[in-house]
Amino acid sequence: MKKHQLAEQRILETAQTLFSRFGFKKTTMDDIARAVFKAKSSLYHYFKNKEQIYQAVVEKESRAVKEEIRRALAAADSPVAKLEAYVKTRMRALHRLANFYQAFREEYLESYSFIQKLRQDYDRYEIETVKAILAEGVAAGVFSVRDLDLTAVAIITAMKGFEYPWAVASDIARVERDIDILLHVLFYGITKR
Amino acid sequence: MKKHQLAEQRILETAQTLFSRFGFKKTTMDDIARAVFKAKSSLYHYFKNKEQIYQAVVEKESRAVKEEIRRALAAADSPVAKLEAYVKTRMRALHRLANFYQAFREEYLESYSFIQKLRQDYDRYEIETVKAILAEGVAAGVFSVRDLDLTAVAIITAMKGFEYPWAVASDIARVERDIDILLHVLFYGITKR
DNA sequence: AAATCGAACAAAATAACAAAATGGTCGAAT
DNA sequence: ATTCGACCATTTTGTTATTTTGTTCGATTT
Repeated sequence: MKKHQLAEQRILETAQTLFSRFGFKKTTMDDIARAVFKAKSSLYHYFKNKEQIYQAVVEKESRAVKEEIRRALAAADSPVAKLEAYVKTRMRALHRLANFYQAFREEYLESYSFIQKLRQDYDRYEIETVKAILAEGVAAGVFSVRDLDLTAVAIITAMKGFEYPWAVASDIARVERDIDILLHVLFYGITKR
Repeated sequence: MKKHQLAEQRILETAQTLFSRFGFKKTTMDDIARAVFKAKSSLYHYFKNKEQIYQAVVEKESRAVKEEIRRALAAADSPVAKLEAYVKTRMRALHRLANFYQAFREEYLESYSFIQKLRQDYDRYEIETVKAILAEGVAAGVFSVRDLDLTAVAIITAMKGFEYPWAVASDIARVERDIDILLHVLFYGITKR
């Protein structure tokens, strides 16, 4: 690996831990610079500005989560298993990134346009992914869905309702059980068959 | 009706519109006083302090919503119809109180303990109500629920995910359709029968 | 008594302003 | 290609004076 990429990587890793601890605003360029034993101005050789460092960190983490989900989906053999894998992998990743996620949410209030865009992109990815799983299930004859788009959005939106309580939850086993219940309702509904 | 109660009522109604427009903090006691053509100090003849006015407003509105829900539930004859009526009535009320709800949420961030308590109380009411409907459905043999408590919490939490987008939505017809999809998934799940 | 008010006051918000911190640029050195 | 220190324009922060706001109280009116 090139020397340049190596330094870049170290900056991103360091920035990631600082951002997750203090959030975007409270992490200063000088903080990052000192943590990687460089001068503040040296950072600008690798990144255009502070926002781009943050963006790179988020995108790196986002790519990692997407890759994690991709592998989980590949390992699942049925649409049911896929949807289950999707929700569980997503929520586990969220829990793993709890600190970063919380910092991300706090800052989100202040409407930085680049953060809005990042979130929007990820939302689109989620909807497309769920829609694809639903479509596959319908094609295979195991799912019966009234409206593909609306149902996908509904599932994501409902999941978002659990996002925060689950991200900060301490009792992981409890969360896993909650997810199981939720998935059961999602798959079979509450009316008796 | 007594003169005292009449004045009290007028204060509450006025405060309600002011709070819903400007939120708790930005509405001053003088604003309220001037709007009811009284001196600021006169308000203290009716209410102990500003927080209690706000609390009274929220509780009044909360009682109204609960009563609305009670009537809707009484008119529904099956557990399925009840759950449907519950969700729809709740969401319509929320939409009607959109301004107040938004103001309530903004201020909620600043941890006033009395607001936390109000929210907690309403949460408890919601869970109990949904639990009762689920229990009735199970007893009647139309619902099949793994865990009553967890499922009730799951339904509420999922509903909360839709709260904000729905409260501020302009296209009401669209919201009603969203709710129908959601209820369909809730009742029947997405797997083919 | 019940209701209203103005005066008064402590606490909180705001304004004003100087000092420090921060993001970013640039040219020189290696 | 990297690193750095000096430097600059903006923000942020700390401080103090000033105003606003919530609340109390005694006097007056109804």
